[in-house]
Amino acid sequence: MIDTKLLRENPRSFEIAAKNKDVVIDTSHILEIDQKCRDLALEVQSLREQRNKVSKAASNPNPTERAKAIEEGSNLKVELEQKEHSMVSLKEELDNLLLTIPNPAKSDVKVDKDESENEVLRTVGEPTKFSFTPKDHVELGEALDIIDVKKAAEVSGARFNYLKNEGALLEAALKDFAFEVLLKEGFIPVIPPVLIKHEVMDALGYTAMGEQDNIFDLEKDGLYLVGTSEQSIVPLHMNEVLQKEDLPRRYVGYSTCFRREAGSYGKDTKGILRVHQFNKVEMVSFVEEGKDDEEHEYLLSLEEKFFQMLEIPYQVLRICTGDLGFNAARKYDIEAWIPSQQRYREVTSTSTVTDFQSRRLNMRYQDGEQRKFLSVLNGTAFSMNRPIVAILENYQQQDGSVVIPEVLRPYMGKDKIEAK
RNA sequence: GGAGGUGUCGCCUAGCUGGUCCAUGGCGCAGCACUGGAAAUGCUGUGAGCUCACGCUCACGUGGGUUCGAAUCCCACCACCUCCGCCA
Repeated sequence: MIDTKLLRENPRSFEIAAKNKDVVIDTSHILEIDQKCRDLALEVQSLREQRNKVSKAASNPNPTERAKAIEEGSNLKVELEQKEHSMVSLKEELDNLLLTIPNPAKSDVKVDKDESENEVLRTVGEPTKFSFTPKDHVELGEALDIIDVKKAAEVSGARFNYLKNEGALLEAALKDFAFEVLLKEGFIPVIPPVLIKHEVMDALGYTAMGEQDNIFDLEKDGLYLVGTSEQSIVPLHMNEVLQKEDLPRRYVGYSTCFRREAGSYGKDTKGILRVHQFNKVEMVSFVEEGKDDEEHEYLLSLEEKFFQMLEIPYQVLRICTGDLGFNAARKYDIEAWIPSQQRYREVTSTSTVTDFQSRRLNMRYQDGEQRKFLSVLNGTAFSMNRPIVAILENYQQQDGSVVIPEVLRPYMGKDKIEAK
């Protein structure tokens, strides 16, 4: 949620920022409701003041005075209840309107319509060259008996997969590798819940802008399945006040994520690139106001480090406003080279949401006498399947075997995956 | 699932026979004083909103209710603790 003070000061800037994200908002209507709400609050306040005075007078031992005060109080009570009711419903209306306003993008983010306009900031490494025709990960995975999509379809339906043998080990190795690196950086390891309350998801802002279609909803229990790990890691500090000395506070989480993938019927139907369920190693940072830009570069540098250590060619994108999403003020993606598709595909994503989520989740920190909202950032270390796809395809050999990246060998206990 | 208990301003805590609570005290934090500087000590401040200010309102897990008046009584819900049952 945005700061209403800022909205009052400069409504136009929020309208433009929303338009850049392809969202239409009517700030004059919102501010009108806001004004009505404030006026009504003042009325209620003065009625309460009278009520308090009268009820104090009612403790007067004199029976006549007492009866008079009680009489007066009864009348006030009726009026007050009425005004309070309309105030509550108006406040609710205002809150719902405020929740439709997206987090404005930062000034360095390109204003443009959709993902085709994202900026490539840099390309690292050269697309892998082969002296033979490279296979895709599905063919490799089946031949090596490490990926089984067909059986998963029988058991669970489309867009599920089994990882078996070295496939399963590869995921575990990536997780262990990321944890080892990030623990050295001072991150706090956490295994979060994967079901969260509706109200928490709403407060996080992931149900705005039609994104709820992508979320598995356990209606019976009032719970959502998380679509990404930070949805349950960020609220780790909801309704808390941290101390400034505790910042930055960084977490590395590992959890399963679930996505309905509604509306992506035609996309990536083959293989394990886009599935309903996957595991993810995620980084989440809580930092001081104004330090989020610096932290954003740090998280991106860690993501790049992982792919450099794996020696997989990649490019870094800065996402333009039209592709940014409701919460993010800036987002960088890393795309790894996928030989079978002859193009780069998204493997990580890091965003700063500034204080947009802190405001609703009530996450603050004490800075001397002041209490400020935390800035929150998230970034993918490894969102499983995708780095596995990248490894299999980039490290494949002519005979159909796959060499394991050097940094992962200690975790795998072998240096090559071969057909049995 | 059954029985009982608890939930107070960053942390701990008093209050819980309804009106002197416009919520106590300690710790922590901030400012000031003392000091050559620091420690220690003392004083002041330290939940949120409105206000230039005086001040006013709201806040005692959440939401309702009773009442002229609720932290205090009633109901529902949530969370935590203890015990029983069931189960990885």
